[in-house]
Amino acid sequence: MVVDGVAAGSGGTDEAVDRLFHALADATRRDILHRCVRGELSVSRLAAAYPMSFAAVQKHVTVLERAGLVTKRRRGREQLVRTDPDAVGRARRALDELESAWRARVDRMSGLLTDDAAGAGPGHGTGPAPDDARTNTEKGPDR
Amino acid sequence: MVVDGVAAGSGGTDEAVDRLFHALADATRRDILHRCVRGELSVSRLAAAYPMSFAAVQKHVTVLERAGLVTKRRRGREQLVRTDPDAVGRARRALDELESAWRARVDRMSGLLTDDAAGAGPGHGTGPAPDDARTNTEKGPDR
DNA sequence: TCCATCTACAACCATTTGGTTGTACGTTAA
DNA sequence: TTAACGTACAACCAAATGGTTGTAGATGGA
Repeated sequence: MVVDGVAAGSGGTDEAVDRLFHALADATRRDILHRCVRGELSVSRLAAAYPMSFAAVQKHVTVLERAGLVTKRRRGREQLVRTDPDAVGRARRALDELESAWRARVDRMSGLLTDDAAGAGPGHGTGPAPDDARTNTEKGPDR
Repeated sequence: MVVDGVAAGSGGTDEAVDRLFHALADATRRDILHRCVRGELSVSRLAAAYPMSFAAVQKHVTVLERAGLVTKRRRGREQLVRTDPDAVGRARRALDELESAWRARVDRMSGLLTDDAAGAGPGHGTGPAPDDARTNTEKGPDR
């Protein structure tokens, strides 16, 4: 489970989410996504637009593809790249989950402790944290 | 930090967006975000929950902090970590931008070039792409 | 056929990452 | 005061990244 099961649920596997955000964490790749949202482009045409080698762009496209953000389709000797709109939604969902968790917390404590929430809890209680270390058992060493 | 301004439309500077997504691209860090959304936690308490050293967790928190996803606040000898809900929204906005670009394209091309448009002409031209390399002149080499 | 394109992929490199240990310093509790 | 706790940070490492060049396989056009 992974506590984040939830998380997992939304965007996919933990690893899938890793790949998704990792792919988005590079300006060149984000730019490729933008260009290929407007229409399909061959890899070489894309490559011509950046100050780097064809091979480098090819690798970026591979990263995007493994993350499920783009799909490739062959047309003759070219490979046309297109952004998959659904994937963008998938990434959003992973974030929405975080946001909703936050909202839930706000709900629950709408009046309780003010700023020092922490103070209260842990105190020794320590309740909160105790942790669930379990949870991570598996997620930790992911990379 | 970050957010200084302006910059690229969505979530801030290109680099800020890089840091944002990079920070989200690791299951351990996402888990930290989840835990700190529920309430503040000290770094050592967080560390106790993962199968790695305190220093490693400390580094993860630093990455999250530089991305603007969490804030730290001192309480005595502890450093309490808390997820910043606004940051999540910022990340969402970056994605929304992509999605809206996609939507716009669908609008505009309700029937125009499909796949072969390009084929036809000189190949290239065609609508989609000529690369207008509009500007990207330099977004590429960011890292 | 011959040649120019577009891709795919391997090999190599410099820099970053994610982790570890070890040390130093401020704070809290005995 | 002294000891324990929580944090900060430096030094070091293996592996992953982002790039480069070079070679080779398909495909399309002259």
